[in-house]
Amino acid sequence: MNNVLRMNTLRDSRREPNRAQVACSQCSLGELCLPKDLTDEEKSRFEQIVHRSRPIQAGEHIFRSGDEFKSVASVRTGCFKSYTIDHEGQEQVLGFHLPGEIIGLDAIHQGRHMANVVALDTSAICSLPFNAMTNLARSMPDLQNELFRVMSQRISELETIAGDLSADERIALFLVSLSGRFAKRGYSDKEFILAMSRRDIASYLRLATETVSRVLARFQQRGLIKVDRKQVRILDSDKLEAASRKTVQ
Amino acid sequence: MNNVLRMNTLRDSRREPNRAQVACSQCSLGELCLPKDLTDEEKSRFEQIVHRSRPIQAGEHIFRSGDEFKSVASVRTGCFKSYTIDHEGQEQVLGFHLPGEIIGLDAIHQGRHMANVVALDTSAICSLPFNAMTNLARSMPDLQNELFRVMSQRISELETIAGDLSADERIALFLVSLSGRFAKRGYSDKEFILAMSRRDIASYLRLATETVSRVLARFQQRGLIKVDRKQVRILDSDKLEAASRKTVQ
DNA sequence: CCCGAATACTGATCTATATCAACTACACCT
DNA sequence: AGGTGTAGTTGATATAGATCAGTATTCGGG
Repeated sequence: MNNVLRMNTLRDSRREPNRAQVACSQCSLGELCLPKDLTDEEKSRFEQIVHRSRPIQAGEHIFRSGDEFKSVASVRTGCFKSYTIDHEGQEQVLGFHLPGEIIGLDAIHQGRHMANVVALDTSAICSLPFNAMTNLARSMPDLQNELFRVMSQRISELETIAGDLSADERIALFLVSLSGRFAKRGYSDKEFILAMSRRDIASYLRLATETVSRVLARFQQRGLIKVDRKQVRILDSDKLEAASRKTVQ
Repeated sequence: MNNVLRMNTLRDSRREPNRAQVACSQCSLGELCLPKDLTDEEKSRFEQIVHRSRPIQAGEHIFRSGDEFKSVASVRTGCFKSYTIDHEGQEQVLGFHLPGEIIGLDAIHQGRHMANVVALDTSAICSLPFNAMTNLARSMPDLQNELFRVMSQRISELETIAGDLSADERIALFLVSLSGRFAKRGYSDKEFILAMSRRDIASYLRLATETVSRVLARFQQRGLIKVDRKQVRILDSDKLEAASRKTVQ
């Protein structure tokens, strides 16, 4: 198992000389990451357990299935995907993770990471040691609440994609969700880059890559979006949102 | 919205005269419910926030979509299903809940219950006010851990059923999972009653009811199980488990 | 105990999407 | 610049499972 790169990542982050850079109060993520509603004093206590990593290359893993669960990761920049390998050796994409999102919460109950997590872009994370964080949460109600909130949100997200949706609904929903997440991060909600391949999208949505191509082409013909390779422009967000819901006849 | 029964339920539970009955230390669920690893003193503090409900009839709701989120529920006896209504007005079953399982954790981040939860059998629950519980958790590391663990487990469960599985795999997986959960509760893992209808199973597994019937019939022909209406006997758990995994060719 | 309404099962089609098969276009290497 | 590999698109066909239709069984109420 190729743990070398990751171990280096963690080691380097601990060596990072200028811890000041980690200051959550200065972080460009602002309120997106965990330390929401904390006082300055609380943020500073939080910062002391955070390890900021050096840049992570596209293709580099930050967790591997089977790894001992010690930390979760908060995305600083870039994009990650998490996936498992099924019994046919096929990748199953479980989610994509944008800046401010927390990765690895599904590992708590087993004490091991079941998913692999890989960078799709040059990225950076903060590593949050879970025990230290839950200890801290006990004296910081807002941090505790935030942890519960984040986990609850992931449960809802999964309840949606586990739902019984058509290919059109799945892809429309995927685009609408990405658009909203970009908006929250201060990027355009109308025009963005898909960091992931068609194959990754297909796997995440439980479709064939060909189906993803075809539906995107159809949405373009219908004037809902403009697609050029990884670049997507949303032309009619109302109709796109309508397409993400079951057609009522 | 038919909130009357539920409101009565909660009110009655608060009136319950013999609080001693609630004693978690005496509860037949033992270690299945949340108060795992708590000291007797901690259990007694926990008991003070728990409301035990009077029996709940099959068909009675304990949560409705849109309800304000105040409490989660721990199943004492019986069986519940949670579901949403999609845009075509169709029920989408999200899960089944056996004794010791915690219901309502997906409501945290919205502050409202998005799912409806209904008893499939004559059932009973303990109602756990969430704020009081998280307050308590701050002075009880084991309780806090347990809450995180339960949420993490639900995330994993959903990652599985969101996966891209055939009808056979889904149904085999469903039976294997139920069998394991019954075993944990001290019931037979080889012979049990399906509290839910074929229609509920189908909705949960995103299949047509006809497909559920056919796959169950096929499993019976292959000698994996014996089905008689709601009664299921597992005849070959190895083969059933094999069927729950993707066929490697 | 009988009757009507659910609920479940079985067979016959239909269809959405997977799979198979080219083909294209860009990306990366030398 | 040319060549090779990978990702994406497009068309033709196959198929798992949905839908439709009809029958059987169970259950609840008088």
